[in-house]
Amino acid sequence: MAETPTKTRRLRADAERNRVALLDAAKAAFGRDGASASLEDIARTAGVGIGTLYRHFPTRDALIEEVYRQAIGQLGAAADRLMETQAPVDALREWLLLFVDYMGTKRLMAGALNSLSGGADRVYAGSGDIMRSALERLVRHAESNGDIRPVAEPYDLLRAVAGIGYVSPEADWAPGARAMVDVIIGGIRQPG
Amino acid sequence: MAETPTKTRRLRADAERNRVALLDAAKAAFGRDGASASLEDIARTAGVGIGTLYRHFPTRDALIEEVYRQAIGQLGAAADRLMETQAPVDALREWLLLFVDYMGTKRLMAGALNSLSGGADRVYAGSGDIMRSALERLVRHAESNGDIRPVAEPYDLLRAVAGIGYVSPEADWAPGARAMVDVIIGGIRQPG
DNA sequence: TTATATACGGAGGGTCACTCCGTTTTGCAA
DNA sequence: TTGCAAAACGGAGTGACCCTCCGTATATAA
Repeated sequence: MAETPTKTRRLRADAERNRVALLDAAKAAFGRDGASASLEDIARTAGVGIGTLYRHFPTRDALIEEVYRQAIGQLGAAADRLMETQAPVDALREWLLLFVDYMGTKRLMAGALNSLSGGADRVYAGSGDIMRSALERLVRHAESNGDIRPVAEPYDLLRAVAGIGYVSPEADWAPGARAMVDVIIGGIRQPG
Repeated sequence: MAETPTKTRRLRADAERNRVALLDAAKAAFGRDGASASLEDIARTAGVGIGTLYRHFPTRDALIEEVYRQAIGQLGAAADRLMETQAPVDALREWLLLFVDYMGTKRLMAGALNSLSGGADRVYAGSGDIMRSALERLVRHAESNGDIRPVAEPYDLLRAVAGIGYVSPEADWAPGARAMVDVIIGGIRQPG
């Protein structure tokens, strides 16, 4: 029996740097140009050769998938960070604004995600849970602090914000969604 | 005041032929390869030069849009044709099967449609009405003929079929959707 | 310091999008 | 029928892009 290396060997330092640079560049490029952004451009922006991009992410889908996964992860992590550094209600507000940005990413990448071989659900799976639980924590924290009135179903807040993005045909939906965040916060904030 | 030619000048015979050939080829190509099908390949299949394709459809989006619009129109027209040539309940069944095909088209083109400049809603607008009314006619026709039990909300039939397509992650969803058509027909058929 | 596994970069070959313009076809008027 | 201008055609050409391959460079462990 061969040993199964459960822990993937650590990347060499330069490889790790390049990987991060590629993901940063890819996130920006996909956000700007949608899922068909030029990979050569992404490599150029990241300051690496095209060969390096392909070694890290053998297919366009692999790169898209990882960008998406990272966005979800960051959204989850941001919830904890915000709760430590901000007043509870501000943390909730900031996080909802981050969620608007995330929607922009997802919206632009939706086409590509849906055509991933093996189906998009593999990628989407779990993302809902991460967001649900992040939001739950933020809301409960603000509730127990007396900053906001009790919220029966926190996920509805997300739906209200997301609705703007999904319903609006126009490209310039984000300002409306951001405004909605403040409407919501105003609506649940505890007076006094 | 210049005269506004409300009626667009009729296409020359050869232009009309080529236009039809291009749309046929495009429908097949998008169905096979998704929205990123090669335009040069479409032109080749249609037996025309690439220049001709671009004259008729200046952008990829314009071509996609027209293919989609035509699919909707054909679905509406098919309802009338089927009602004249088939027993009412068979007409309904056939039409639902056509709808499954249509879903395949839309599914593959969704990515492209969503990134159309100006928003996809401009294209989607009205398509719902066409399908709703086609289905309504088919159902009422079969009802008044005593072939099926009364159906409170015909659109639910479409939802049931469409659900299979939208929920399934796997590529091979169509057989399931087709099977669902017969389940539904069996469910509403009037015994005797 | 040295050896070597690991990673890098970009030239190269092929596809594709889109433009431009000389050639061909069509349909109308004489 | 014939002549002719408008309409339409087609494909070579340019540039961007995708992806592979392999010689070169570098990080790390001994």
